[in-house]
Amino acid sequence: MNFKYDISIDEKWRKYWEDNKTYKFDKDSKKPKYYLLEMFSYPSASKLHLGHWWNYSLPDSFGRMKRMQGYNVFQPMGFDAFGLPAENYAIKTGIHPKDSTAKNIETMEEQLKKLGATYDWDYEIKTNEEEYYKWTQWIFLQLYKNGLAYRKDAPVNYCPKCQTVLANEQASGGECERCHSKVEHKHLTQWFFKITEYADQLIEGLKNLDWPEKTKRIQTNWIGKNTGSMVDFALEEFDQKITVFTTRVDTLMGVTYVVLAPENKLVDLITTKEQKQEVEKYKEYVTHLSEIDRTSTVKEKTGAFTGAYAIHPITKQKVPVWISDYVIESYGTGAVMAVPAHDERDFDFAKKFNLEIKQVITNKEKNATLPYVEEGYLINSGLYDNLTTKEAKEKIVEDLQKLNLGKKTTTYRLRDWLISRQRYWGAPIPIIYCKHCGIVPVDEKDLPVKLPYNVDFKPNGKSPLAYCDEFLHTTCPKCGRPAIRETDTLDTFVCSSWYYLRYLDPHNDKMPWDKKITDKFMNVDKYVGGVEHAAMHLLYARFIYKALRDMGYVSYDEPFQSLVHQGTILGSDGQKMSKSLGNTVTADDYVNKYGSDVFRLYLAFGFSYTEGGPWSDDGIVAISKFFQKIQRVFENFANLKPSDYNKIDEELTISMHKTIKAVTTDIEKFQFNTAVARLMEYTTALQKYQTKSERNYAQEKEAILNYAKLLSPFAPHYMEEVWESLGEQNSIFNQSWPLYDENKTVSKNIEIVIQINGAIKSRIIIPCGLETSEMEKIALSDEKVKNLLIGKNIKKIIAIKDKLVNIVAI
RNA sequence: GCUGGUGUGGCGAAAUGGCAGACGCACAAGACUCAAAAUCUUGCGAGGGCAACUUCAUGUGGGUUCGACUCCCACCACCAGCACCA
Repeated sequence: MNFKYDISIDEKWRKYWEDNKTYKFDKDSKKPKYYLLEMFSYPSASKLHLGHWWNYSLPDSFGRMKRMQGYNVFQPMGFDAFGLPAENYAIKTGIHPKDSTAKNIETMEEQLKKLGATYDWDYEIKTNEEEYYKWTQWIFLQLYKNGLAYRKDAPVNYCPKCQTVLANEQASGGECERCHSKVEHKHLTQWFFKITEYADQLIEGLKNLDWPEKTKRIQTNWIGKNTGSMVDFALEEFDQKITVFTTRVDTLMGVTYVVLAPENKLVDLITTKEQKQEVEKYKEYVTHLSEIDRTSTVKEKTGAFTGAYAIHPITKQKVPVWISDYVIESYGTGAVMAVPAHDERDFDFAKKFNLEIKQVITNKEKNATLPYVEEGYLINSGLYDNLTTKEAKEKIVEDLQKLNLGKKTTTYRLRDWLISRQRYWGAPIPIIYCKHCGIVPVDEKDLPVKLPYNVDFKPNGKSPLAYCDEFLHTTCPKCGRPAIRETDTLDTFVCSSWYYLRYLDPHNDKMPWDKKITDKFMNVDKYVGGVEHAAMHLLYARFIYKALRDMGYVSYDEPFQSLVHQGTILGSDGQKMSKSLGNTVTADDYVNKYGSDVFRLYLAFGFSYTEGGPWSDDGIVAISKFFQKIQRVFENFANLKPSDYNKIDEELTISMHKTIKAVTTDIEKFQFNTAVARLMEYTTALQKYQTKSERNYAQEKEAILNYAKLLSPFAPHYMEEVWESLGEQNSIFNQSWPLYDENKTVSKNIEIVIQINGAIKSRIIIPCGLETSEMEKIALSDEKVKNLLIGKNIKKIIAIKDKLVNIVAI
């Protein structure tokens, strides 16, 4: 019999679980399913850090409870194994990404097992393996066939250091997400996924999801839906028009010029001879601006006049056409109508270049100062005078529509997802270019397009695959003539946008997944991961899932029903943990010293899971002591001999039911810290009971067995040992989670407070559940209260059941 | 700038509009001990009082309410997301 916790126990039970396949996932189980998923990680060379333990051990505690509650819990683990770091490491050291990744995965698996989590490793996936990326390529082909993947020449974000193109999401703020180099602009022919086609659905779908509001907002903002109008300005001498997007069509009568983005295709066409030089100079200037410089709001306005004029759709007056970098080519139509009186940017621009400012909106007091950007009433607008801005918006669009010069429209901030990467370590894009047939998708039966091993992976702006002859040269699937392969690889976010489906059927070589299985186990019931993926992975995965749904491969609308973000554990200095700051913490030191269960429990107790906070190991010793306390409680019980004494201890009963209730609901809400607090209280209650001269064996046994079960999600190895020592049937994780009786969570009597004018004056003990009228009577008959009420008039009495009585008196 | 979130003891943190600070850490005193460790007990927001007790306290200032950490308004600080998005 052993009730003591030490590290040797960890090993013993991990082996037991493995040998007995305790956590084997049974696809055919009749139990209700529960898909618990934590974002998989990138296989890094260093040992598991604190963050891994934090991310994975606590959701595992949650999963263990679910399992004991009778759910068929599916909690898989795998690796997001393609990506830049392995390739950069290869460039530095010469070690092939495939080899370093394999080695890292091996180390990480070893370490992850130390967590003592309930993963069934038969369902492990590695995104760099052929059996996985074959299907990543397959997904690309399905999107291509359905018109959701296309190629276009586009200005792209290019990181000079990583030598690759980045998605907008990976280049926000004008910096490379990975190395923080300034992002450059280049024009390249790239592959895109048409995520914009799903923009509306991606907003709509959020409504029914149990996600943090913050995350929904990030996605909504990122998609940036905006309703407004398109308005056409005819060009004087050309058979062309400038279409602008505006949300303030009510200010149309105040337009004094039109501005195009410097990259707008019309610019070259309309620029006059006289202005050619100036416009070219300005365009040149813009291409050399970094993203940061260009998007800085404090920057003074710059621009150039094209010499051309456009025709105002209503007044038919000529307005000058300018170009300026404050207009962005990729948003709206890449052209705006300028209303300097009612837009700050236009106002600044007009001031700088001495352009006309015409006020058309004013406020109620008719004393608006320019630029006036609020709502108001129209003036100087002919027919539309005196309308409110709201009325004018409707009326003007109506009129424009009659003239066929405008209409209501919606735009999005979201851009299509650029998925081409000029790198080696990723899934090759399954496309072949043939001189005769053009772009030809690889035949599905020829998948995977294998990533060759022997390449020179030094980056130089082109994919290393472009220099690999055996890869590059192939034959056209259509005409059989020599052709070449696409040499770019897929963004790793493509790999991670569908892994939750593959987990369910990881070794299927006929199809990416069996729909019968995914229909049964999707959606993910609880998805746990960092908030930093809100505008990237979580958006991409939702898009891919919806696209797959529309092609009939999956059945539901959303992949992740409920989402929890773990907070970040910072370094003890309050900074993000990073090697360069030297504030990283390795879990190993603690695990080796105290054992994994002590460490797990400390993580659970020390921080709020959704908030995290600066790391501190104050208190880990206390948890270690808490384990000794637990040990004594079990030992005390083990030494107790069954006897005839069978009196039920009310206090212990209540304590037990209360604890079951609190621990259950707290774990459900991912409030592990308070769950542990309740278990500490329960420990004290058990200790107290065990000091009694006579103890009811049956009652104590029930209390003790439930105690072990409640502790087991947090201390799985230890409680497994205790369970065995108690002579119970293994495994504790095959037992059912304790249930509580609501009636037994409260005692017969309860202390309530009596307040006079809101200040506590007395405390009395009354029977639980007493009617409020009775409570009032008792309160008024209390001696202290009586004395305090002498000479006062009672105006009102408020009584709250089982809580308080408040007497309002003057 | 816009949009959110957060703000509670020396520290980590708790509180369906109903006893603020649960549960811990640290600290202090006591018991046990030759002593220490461990363990146990007690205290622990601030001020005043020998005490019973009392006043003030959840970023600041208002408000709603019998009653506000909690709801409303304004402001301050920090954090996050977006940012010349028409």
